[in-house]
Amino acid sequence: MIDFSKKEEIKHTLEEKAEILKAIAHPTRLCILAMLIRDKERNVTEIQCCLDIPQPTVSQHLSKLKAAGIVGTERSGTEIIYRIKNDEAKGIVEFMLDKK
Amino acid sequence: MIDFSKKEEIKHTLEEKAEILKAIAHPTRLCILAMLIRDKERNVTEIQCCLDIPQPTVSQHLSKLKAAGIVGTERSGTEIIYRIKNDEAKGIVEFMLDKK
DNA sequence: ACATTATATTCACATATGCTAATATATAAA
DNA sequence: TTTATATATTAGCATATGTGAATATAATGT
Repeated sequence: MIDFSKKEEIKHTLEEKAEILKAIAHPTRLCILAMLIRDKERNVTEIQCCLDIPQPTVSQHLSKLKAAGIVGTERSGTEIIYRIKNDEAKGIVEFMLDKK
Repeated sequence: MIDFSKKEEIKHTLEEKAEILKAIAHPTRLCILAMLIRDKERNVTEIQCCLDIPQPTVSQHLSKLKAAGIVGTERSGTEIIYRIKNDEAKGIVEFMLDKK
């Protein structure tokens, strides 16, 4: 668990963990991550279909996930393919959504 | 995992899960929850000692956790004792902090 | 070169969040 | 009843977040 004796060291860790959680903590982004867990990879259009929200909004959520290091991208022609690249984040989403 | 065929039903679930994650996603609140996992219960003063932040700020973080149903309280004299009451939230924090 | 398709970026705006300082409430003790 | 201790609430402010609309970029095919 956590060693409360070294305050400053731990502070940084907590900030990092909180950043990851913040990036995940949105219904749209949770949904995106659930899709990427199920299908391994998806391009933006495929992601957008499932979501019923405008493309720029999807794109902004995706870049938030990318900025947090949770997903990675690869270009394939005109498409950009997204994949989960952070196992810790993946674990949280699996943990959250597996139950019920 | 998730059944993408029933959109509206799932939407509500995702919103609930996101609410829990949002409540957890702050370094101070992560720290509070880590303490409550280690010690089972703590009053506000005990929590504040470990945090080096003003009492009202602690109190606000605690009420955010309480509003999200993550912790519960019990009065004992002048003190208010906090405990984790949501196992899902507890699981996430354990998952996040156990590693490394 | 031009049109098309896929994706990203910018802007404007409303709402939410986090913090500090000040104040309020509740219980207990003198 | 006053005082002290523990905790909560409010107000003000700065910053962050989420969204939609419009626009921009990048790659492909004609």
